[in-house]
Amino acid sequence: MAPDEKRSLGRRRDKQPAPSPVAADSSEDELERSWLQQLVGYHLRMAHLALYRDFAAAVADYDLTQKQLAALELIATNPGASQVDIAQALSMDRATMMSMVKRLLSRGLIERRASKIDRRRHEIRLSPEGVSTLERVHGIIDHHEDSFLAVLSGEERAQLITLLRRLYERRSA
Amino acid sequence: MAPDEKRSLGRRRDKQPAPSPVAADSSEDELERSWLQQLVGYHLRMAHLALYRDFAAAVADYDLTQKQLAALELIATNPGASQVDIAQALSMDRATMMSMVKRLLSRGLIERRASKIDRRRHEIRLSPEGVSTLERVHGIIDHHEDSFLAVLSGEERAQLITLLRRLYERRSA
DNA sequence: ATCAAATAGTATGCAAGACATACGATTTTA
DNA sequence: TAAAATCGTATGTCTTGCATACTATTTGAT
Repeated sequence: MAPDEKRSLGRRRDKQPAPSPVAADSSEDELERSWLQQLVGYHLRMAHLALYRDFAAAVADYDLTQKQLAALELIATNPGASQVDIAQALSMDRATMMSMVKRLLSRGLIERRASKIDRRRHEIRLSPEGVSTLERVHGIIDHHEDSFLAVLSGEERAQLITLLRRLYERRSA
Repeated sequence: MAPDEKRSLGRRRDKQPAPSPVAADSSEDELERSWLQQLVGYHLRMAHLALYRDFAAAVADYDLTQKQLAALELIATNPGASQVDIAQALSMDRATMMSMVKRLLSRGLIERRASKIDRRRHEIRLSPEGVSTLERVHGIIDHHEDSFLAVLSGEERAQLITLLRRLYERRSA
């Protein structure tokens, strides 16, 4: 077999936050992480990472990142929006948006043309290929979400979304 | 300011009769994002990004990332653990861990020495400077978490953590 | 006991995202 | 009309994530 086999996202057993200093042994694969456990940021990062890996595997054939998908989706539902419109909606800065736009353009997923009313702006929209790609990806993502979220009930899922939204929306009003 | 003619906001899509409770608050410069709104992945990413920015600002003086802090914390509570031990606990691969270890070493936050029982391993532990740094950072992070999570009650916070953990723990073999 | 497989650390290289800074073209507004 | 704000753009840096591959060491199966 290949010496370097990765993709082993599943070797974690359930564990109680039992305080047991593991010391310099570490033959067990469970480490003590007491303080971290109470940080929402820690769990948020771990959960996002896990979900993102699942996401990436699901859309591997299309080579899309979460961010790119979000951008494409926003562009699809808001044809003619400018780069900053999309960037703001996704909380990313112009520079980061720029590199993504270039990438998406070079892959032929989006098109761009100068706005007639404001010549500073470039209106972005999906290319025909972008449209069909997005269409196919929708089904894949829906399935990925369903399977990844299977451990939660519909109600819990909705609750999770509500809690997450409260964390990043607001801070404005 | 920006009288900018909002490009068509609520353009209807063919699919999805839209019973979605989504556009409840979309007012002025809001872009339509119907489909995205139902994806946990989307909200997870947005929430994590928002929290991470707050985190980064909070520890700006110490120049630490979430991941680095988690690693340091794990090293602190599990002195003598090897690189892979830490890597596995944080779901990162050896190569990524390697670059982080090098960074942390060059900053003098951790120390390393060969294991006597298994000469392939290098035991990692905090340096005195790492200890004092971590000590000071703890307070800062606690405060950052408290203020960022202020929009949630204690119970909601606990619930959020529970839900997140269920998303990434399990998946055991 | 021996040889093959697994493990730990290491080195490279690449893609992406995030952020900072700066500049030109084009509005907006004061 | 001049100053300020916007938008797109270009650079460059840092961190993470991941693939590959190589060495040294330990383990395990025969």
